[in-house]
Amino acid sequence: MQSSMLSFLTKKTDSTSASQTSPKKQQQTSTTSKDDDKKKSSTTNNNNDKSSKLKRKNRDDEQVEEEEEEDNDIFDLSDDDHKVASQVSSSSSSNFEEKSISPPTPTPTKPKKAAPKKPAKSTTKKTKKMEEDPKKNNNNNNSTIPAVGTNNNNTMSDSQESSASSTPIKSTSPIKQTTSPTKKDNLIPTVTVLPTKKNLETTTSTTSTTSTTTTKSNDENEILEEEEELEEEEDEEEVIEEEFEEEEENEKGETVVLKKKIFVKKPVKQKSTAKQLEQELTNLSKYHPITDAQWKKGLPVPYMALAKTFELIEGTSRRLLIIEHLTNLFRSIMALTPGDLINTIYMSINKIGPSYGGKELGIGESILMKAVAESTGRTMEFIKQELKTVGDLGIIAQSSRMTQTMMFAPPPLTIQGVFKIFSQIADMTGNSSQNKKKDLITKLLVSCKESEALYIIRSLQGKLRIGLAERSVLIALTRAMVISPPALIASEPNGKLDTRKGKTTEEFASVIDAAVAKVTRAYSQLPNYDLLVPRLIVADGVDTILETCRLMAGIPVKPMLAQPTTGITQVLDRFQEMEFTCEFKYDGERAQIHLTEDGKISIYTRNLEDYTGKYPDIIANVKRFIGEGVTSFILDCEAVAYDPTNNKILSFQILSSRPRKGVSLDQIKIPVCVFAFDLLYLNGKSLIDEPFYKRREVLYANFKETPGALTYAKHANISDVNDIQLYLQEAIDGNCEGLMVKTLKEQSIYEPSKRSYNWLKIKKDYMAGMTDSVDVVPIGAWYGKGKRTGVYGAYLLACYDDDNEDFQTLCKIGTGFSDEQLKEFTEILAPQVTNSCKNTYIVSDNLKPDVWFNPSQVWEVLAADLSISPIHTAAVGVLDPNKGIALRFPRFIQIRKDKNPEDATTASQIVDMYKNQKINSFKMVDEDY
DNA sequence: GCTGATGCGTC
DNA sequence: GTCGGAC
DNA sequence: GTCCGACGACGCATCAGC
Repeated sequence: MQSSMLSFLTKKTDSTSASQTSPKKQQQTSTTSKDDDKKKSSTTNNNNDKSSKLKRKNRDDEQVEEEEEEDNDIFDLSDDDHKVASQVSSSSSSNFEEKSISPPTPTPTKPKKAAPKKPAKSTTKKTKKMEEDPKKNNNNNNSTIPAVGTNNNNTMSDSQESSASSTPIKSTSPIKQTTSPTKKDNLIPTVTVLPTKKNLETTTSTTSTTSTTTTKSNDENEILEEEEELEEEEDEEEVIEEEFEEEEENEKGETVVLKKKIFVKKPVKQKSTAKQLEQELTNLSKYHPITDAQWKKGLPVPYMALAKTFELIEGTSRRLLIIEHLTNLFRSIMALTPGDLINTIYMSINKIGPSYGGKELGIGESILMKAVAESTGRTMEFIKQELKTVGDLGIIAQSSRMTQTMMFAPPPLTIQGVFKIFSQIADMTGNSSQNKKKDLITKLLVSCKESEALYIIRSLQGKLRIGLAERSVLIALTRAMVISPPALIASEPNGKLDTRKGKTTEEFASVIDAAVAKVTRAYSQLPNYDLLVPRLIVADGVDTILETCRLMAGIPVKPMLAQPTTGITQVLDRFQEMEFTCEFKYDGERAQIHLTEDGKISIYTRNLEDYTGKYPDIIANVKRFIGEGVTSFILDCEAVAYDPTNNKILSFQILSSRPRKGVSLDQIKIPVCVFAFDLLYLNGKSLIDEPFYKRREVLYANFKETPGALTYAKHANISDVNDIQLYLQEAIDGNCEGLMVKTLKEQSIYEPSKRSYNWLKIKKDYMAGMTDSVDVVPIGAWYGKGKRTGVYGAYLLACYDDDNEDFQTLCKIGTGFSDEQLKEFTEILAPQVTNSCKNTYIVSDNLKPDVWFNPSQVWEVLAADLSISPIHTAAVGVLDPNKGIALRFPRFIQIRKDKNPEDATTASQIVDMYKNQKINSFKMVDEDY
């Protein structure tokens, strides 16, 4: 069976198809590479791949419409509505305050998040605008919270500059650029690009750093901004401020004046010494959950309390401080308003329910921009422009809030209220639902004070971006439970509510560590806060959590993941002295298949989404592949597109073209075979505490390999470097991505809570010399967001078609750059900025970079595979009349200073590389995979 | 009803 | 998915 | 080693807009 065999050497290359083999280039990180011979002939092979198609987005202009609408009564919410997601059999649910948990029933609830984007209709009413934006203010709350940090968030602007020189080409391009002469001292060159339909002019002026400016537009408000000064010593922030006005004509011919001021600030998080850190932690430990809280017992937790906590968290990068700030908030909530705890947890991790509930916000950047525009009285145009320099819609929302007084000041937002609105948004569907969502958000924003708008917008975007994610939230929750346990709150409501007193730091640390281990483990088995929290908040909740939150079929488990590895020696290094096994890594979709005692089958993805409806074929196959006596199980496997007649594994791109919802058996065109590699639960018993070799034995004993339905992941228990190298090649020849390496005995428990990445993966593109890289030309770029604000965050890359002498798009790239390179490249490329797409650039209409460049550089880029692309244009028409070729998982390796743009990898070389991917060839694969 | 834009999930 | 940065 | 957040290609699902 295995037919193809390998040619491998350490280096690789096999070129099945002929195109050419050639020297490979690339070397990974080490910069040494550079032989010049890399050059053009870089084709080589890849193995697997996928093909597919797609689409893109683009942004354009729009305007705001103005109108008002109905009002809802949304803002008074007070109920919380979580539903329970699944049934849990367990019993201990407690009640905490009255609401909350309800008993289980089998289906999941909902979760979700948001995303951006979307345009609106607009009526032509263009408003004139003006504006300015303030920076943020940091506030520290006067409040009770001791110590702390700082805050600052903010922004910056971008850079670039004008290159007046270039020749504009297409008139269609909306973007114009202007030069901004002034830059402040040390700054990055900035360019402001303003889109306008017609012409505009801009003037720039600079002002001092701390100033307040007000501008007004013709019909509107004024805003003022406050400044903060920064005092941090370590590195001071650079602040650049720039103001300019521009005029533009709108469709109606009215002139619109835009005045803007931009501050470019490099945010500097508080950097403290170990001693300062300790001091801050000490201060934080003095926090009293009741007297230091910002609200009174029994009242709903104000959203402001959360926003303040987020500010504190965002102000530091110290994980210990981040956790402590959140811990203190949780302690207050437990003492004062325990019913709000779950909502607060969800807000902290930016979800609206468990993943497997399937709830989504359906909100994107465009709806959010419209909502921000409406709530602040600005045009969409302005918001878009601002986004390019500020890099954070939340900051725009906060800094440009309408100051105009309202007849009735809206009541303060509560966490419950905000959560409920998110939930309503997620539930909206159907005709004009987007408009309704936008209106809801607009109303919400109008009620915001201070930083509330910032965090609400970011929540709706699905990215809080404050350095806090689920792992830290779990730790904070555990700490809160241990420091101020519910029992203590009940018995000594007027006490210190702090179990740390009287214990040494070390003693307390060991208590916490043990508790965190339990809670995180419980959560990975029962990843649902609606179920976990009630079990935690009772007396001895933490101690008994592993008994009350058991693994059970029907509820997804956090899956074990794998860490990338740069070579076989690294594997040996990490697993030295331990027995391990190598498994093929199949290129499909992770599938966790559950069968409950009542016969119900469900399938979850790697992120715990419920994909049961996508795989009726797998469900139908279950009875074929389970052994006798199997009544319930949780099987961990990979679902792979499979051609049963030829016993051939199909590409991921083919798999992903299957419909995803409500699929019926008879409409399935692309069969799927399951490649099983682990078993977590069988017939009512958890296996996750068993070592891997045992779990595998049980798997083999209870599940039968069934052609086209279930196959065991191919594996070999080998440990010799050469054997592994051979096996890797075999996996690649078998259309797999590479190998997974797992310990068999020691440290082989299925325990994602401890180490999510306890498995290792080896892919050929991780290993120097095994995959060819490509040399391509940056022809455009997008402004970065978040921590990339102020530099380009992504570039558009093109290969060279030497027949037509033009540049064809191959992919975008946004990873592999160091912070320094990001900065360097935006500076270096500034002089190459041109007004519009050059006519030698073949680019899809759906791909519109914020700026275009003259071809000037060549970058070496690495990728795992090539795919047929619906938007990229490399070699369009060669393999498909309307589609080009793109790179899968592209990342930047280094600049090729020795090459000119015309020396870039050619379109025909790209075609050869695509053809060399085995999975695209027609050769048959043996059936023993 | 159709199409394109865009959200949201997979990798 | 990949990657770099901070811890 | 761990955690977090920048960013990639794709393709179905959904909804606005015609």
